[in-house]
Amino acid sequence: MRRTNTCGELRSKDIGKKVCLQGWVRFSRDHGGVAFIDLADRYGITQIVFDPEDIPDGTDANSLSNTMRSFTRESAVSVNGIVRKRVEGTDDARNPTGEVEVLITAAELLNKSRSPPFELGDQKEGVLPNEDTRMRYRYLDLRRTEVAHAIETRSRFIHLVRQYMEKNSFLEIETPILARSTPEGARDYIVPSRIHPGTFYALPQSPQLFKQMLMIGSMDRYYQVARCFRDEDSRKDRQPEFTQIDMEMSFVDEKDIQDMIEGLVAHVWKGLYGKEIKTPFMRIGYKEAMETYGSDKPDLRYGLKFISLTDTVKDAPYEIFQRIIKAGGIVAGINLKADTAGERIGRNDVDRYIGQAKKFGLGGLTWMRCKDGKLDSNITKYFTPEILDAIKQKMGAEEGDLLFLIAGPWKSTYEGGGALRKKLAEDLDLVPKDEMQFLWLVDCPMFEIDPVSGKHDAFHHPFVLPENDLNDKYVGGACFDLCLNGNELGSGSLRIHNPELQREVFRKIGMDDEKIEADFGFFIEALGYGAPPHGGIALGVDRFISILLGKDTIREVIAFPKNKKAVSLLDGSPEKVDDSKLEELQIMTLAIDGMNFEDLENPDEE
RNA sequence: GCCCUGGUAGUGUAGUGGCCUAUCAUGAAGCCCUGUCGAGGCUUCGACUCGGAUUCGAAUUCCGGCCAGGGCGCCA
Repeated sequence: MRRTNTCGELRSKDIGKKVCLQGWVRFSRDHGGVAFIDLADRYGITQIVFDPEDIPDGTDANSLSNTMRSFTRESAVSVNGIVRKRVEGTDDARNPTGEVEVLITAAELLNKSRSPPFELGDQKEGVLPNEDTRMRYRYLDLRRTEVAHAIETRSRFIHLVRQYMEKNSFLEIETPILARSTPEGARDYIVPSRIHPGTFYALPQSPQLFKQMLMIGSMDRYYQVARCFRDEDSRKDRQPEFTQIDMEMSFVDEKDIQDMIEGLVAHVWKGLYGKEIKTPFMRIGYKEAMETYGSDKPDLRYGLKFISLTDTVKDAPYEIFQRIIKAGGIVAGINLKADTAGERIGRNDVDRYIGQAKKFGLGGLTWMRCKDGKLDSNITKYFTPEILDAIKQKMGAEEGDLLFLIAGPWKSTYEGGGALRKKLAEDLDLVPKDEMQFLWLVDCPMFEIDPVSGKHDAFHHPFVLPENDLNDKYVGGACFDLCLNGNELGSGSLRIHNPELQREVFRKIGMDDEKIEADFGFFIEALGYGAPPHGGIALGVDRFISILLGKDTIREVIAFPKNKKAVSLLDGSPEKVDDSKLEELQIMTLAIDGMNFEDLENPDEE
């Protein structure tokens, strides 16, 4: 018996056909005479019927019904039969195959299933098992329509990307998984070398150096569906291993790269949804994004913008603001309009948000409510009527509006404000679910400078092309992030192609020449052989798909994800290996059962 | 490393000190049933994450561990 159709395929036009379906028994309903099986595969569900009043010639009804009785839930079975129209009035409009059913003539149990640990049918809300149970039995979870659909969408997405990249003359090139460990950045996953005991490869955090060397090697348009590895604690949008659409182009400027990505997103959109997407995407500068939305990946689907009040309140006799502004800090406000927000937040809620604000790293939270045409609050007595009026003007405050004011050092205050803005929008249900707001975050600084130590860190990474002299007070970087609905989807930049400039940037972030030579000497050397001007970007596939599908976590779009502690509940990795394997690698572990590494370091402590 | 939330039959849940030999649903096993579609009816089976403490008495309170999730740090 060979499968002739999938379980999602048969329609009225197939009535009368002899078919063979193979799939899994999702539900079965035996009425004591007539009996049904919902046969499922990843394409859909088809109803199989055994009808005592319609036994086709040559069918052994007895043995058939015995076989059907052995079909436990989720068993793999094969069914032969004839497609027929369902009895009048028993169509199932919810199911695309719901007008027909297969009148069974023969059946075979291909592989019996144990009783599944949870139910795989399309469930009503709230009956899904905990995620750890789903992950322990991920192969069963994958049979569920919702999960299967996510995995299918991901496949189509990747296919569309390849289609577009090929059309645009990109070469798909694989870069090494076993590579050199580089300093800075995330922690590496390391792999011991047997041939060279005591040495290690690192799994790539990204193919950054390799793709740049591909440009030097004349592969002027490269892309890869690249698996990347980072040994850092996970989050709902961060896994130890994840996938990026990694690309790099030579002889381009920033706009060339952005155009290419916009074209890619448009192509994918058309392919997935059959719709056009509006390009170019909006551009917003880093400074403006921070000062308006309190985020370097702002969610533009809702308002709640910050407005600077630093100048407005600089002369107010309110000591807290005075002190902050004198120290170079900022004051900014957010207007919660009466109709959508202000009137829904009571005095107790305000206190709750003041508590929240502290969790977000804000020193505090000042509030004012517009009442009888005036701003009113517990602190208005510290402000002159003129200044209160100026605040009201600047914030566009109208009757019933609630103002939240934040104050403090520029970065931490806007960041905290951004977290507060997000919380407010979620609490007040101001986030449209089906909207997709892409944007380019541009005009980023080259370095992040610690305000206390003055230490420079690369804002993106040290391969970004600086836009002006490294000794200038402010150095911009030719980098840009693609954001979607408050998430960073990808980060791109023009790269340094001048070896001396590359060296200088490394020095600027605190590396000495010896370290630079040891870690990046080979790369700087490569830049010295006519490296072309180049740049590129990497897009996070897992994040992209999970946002498109409205999933809360990227685990929903990864076939076999790891849990929060980087453990695969399915195969139990990571796990110890045999001592013989360690011996071969000349590795001893300090992690011994029942012994704490800390105790070894401090044997005298109790 | 830190903070927060949760952990009750296979699965989802109710239960905030005695009324718990723990609720309901689903499941599994068995029986009945000729048009269901998460079929239905009847019967049966099956659980308080672990350790310690408080108490006459703990699923329930407290402490610690383990497990899962969310967040901070971290993620150039």
